[in-house]
Amino acid sequence: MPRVSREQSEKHHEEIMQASSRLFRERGLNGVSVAQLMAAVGLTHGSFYCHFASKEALAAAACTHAFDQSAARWSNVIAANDDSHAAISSIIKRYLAEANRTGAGPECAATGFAGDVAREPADSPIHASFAAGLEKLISTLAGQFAAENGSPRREAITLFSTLVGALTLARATNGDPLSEEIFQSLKETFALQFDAKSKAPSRHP
Amino acid sequence: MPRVSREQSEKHHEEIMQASSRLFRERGLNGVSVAQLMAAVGLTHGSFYCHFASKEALAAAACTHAFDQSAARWSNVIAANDDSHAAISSIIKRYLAEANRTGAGPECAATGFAGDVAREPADSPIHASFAAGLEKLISTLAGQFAAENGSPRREAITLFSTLVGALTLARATNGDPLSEEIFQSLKETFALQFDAKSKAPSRHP
DNA sequence: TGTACATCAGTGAACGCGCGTTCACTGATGTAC
DNA sequence: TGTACATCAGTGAACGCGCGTTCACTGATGTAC
Repeated sequence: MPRVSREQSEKHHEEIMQASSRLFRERGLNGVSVAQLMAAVGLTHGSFYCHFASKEALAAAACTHAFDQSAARWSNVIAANDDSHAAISSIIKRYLAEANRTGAGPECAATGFAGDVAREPADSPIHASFAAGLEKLISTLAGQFAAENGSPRREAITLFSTLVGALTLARATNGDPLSEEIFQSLKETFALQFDAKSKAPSRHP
Repeated sequence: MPRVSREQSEKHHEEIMQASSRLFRERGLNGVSVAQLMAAVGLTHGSFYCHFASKEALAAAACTHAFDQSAARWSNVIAANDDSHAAISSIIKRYLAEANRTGAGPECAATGFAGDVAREPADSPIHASFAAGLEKLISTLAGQFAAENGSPRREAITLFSTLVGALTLARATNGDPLSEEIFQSLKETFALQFDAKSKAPSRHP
């Protein structure tokens, strides 16, 4: 069926971005072909170029899309919690969920794209997408740290680095006992950190 | 020149492993072809199969090789330091070095292989190589943490996750100011942690 | 030690395959009157 | 509102290319006598 309605076409455009955002994270930029991508939304490969100039252009758009979704999810979590302490705690808990480790859930935009982005040519548009997306996540997270106990950005970057590293290592060792141990260790470390913090601020209410 | 001496052949075998260990980390498993790999050691692609059964088999061997090198480097650092505190501090400093962030130096085996390993089919031999290599690094690091202040393995896993996450994110944003900020933030965080620790143990000598 | 011969590391052409991208074509959609 | 026609989203064959792997061949190395 050639020539669908403009509305239908825009829906296809959205579906391609949604599917690629997920598939690129799951299998990597080189792990999904244009034909597979289009088949995932029920179209043939030829019409891909009606929607995007190149696979590289789609990759950049998909990366932005993935970070936008992550940031929106965090914002929802933050809005649903009464205070910053609970919000951070909730974000950590969700990040270290079992589905995230085994790959059952939607993968973090940062861990899903980081490896490929670092290896793309320097002039690839995905670099800017990734940096802008990561900046958004970090500043969202930094907004939940109090300035009195040091730099909120520094604390946000440290926390997120730890989460990203743990997820990266746990996914690479999925199937080995070490994978579960990594997540378990991080949960304990964060529990100890929060115990210490929930006592300290009570002296400066 | 067909048929070289056994000694020469073994040297080639070693060179292929050395080159692939470095190139796979730099460009990813799919970013280096067998032909490029063999050209890097001055041979043509055909003789690759005199040395390894398949590219997949080489990838597993190269992964093990990369972790062995990392572990050996850590062991040297540990041996060169008087106490565990200084050894950990030195490992962190070396990990957060500028050359590591920009890709000038030899990349960490864990960050270099993690992304690809997570996406390889479940039956690929590289999974076992990666898990065994990571286990070796973690137990080496855990040996430097004192048992009195909690689980050494938990502390080692937490520390290494943080380093891996920071390097992964910094390399993906290389060229953007955020990349340097990530490394700078982590250095500050570790400096604060070590200040706190070097005071605490003095009460329990 | 010298000779005859088997071995096998390395060569380079060739294989089937899947990739990203192009393009002539189709026919329903959208527009102009 | 109805009609004529331009537009363009989607199709599927085709392109050049590089990939991992195979294989007949070469000739120095290693071995047996």
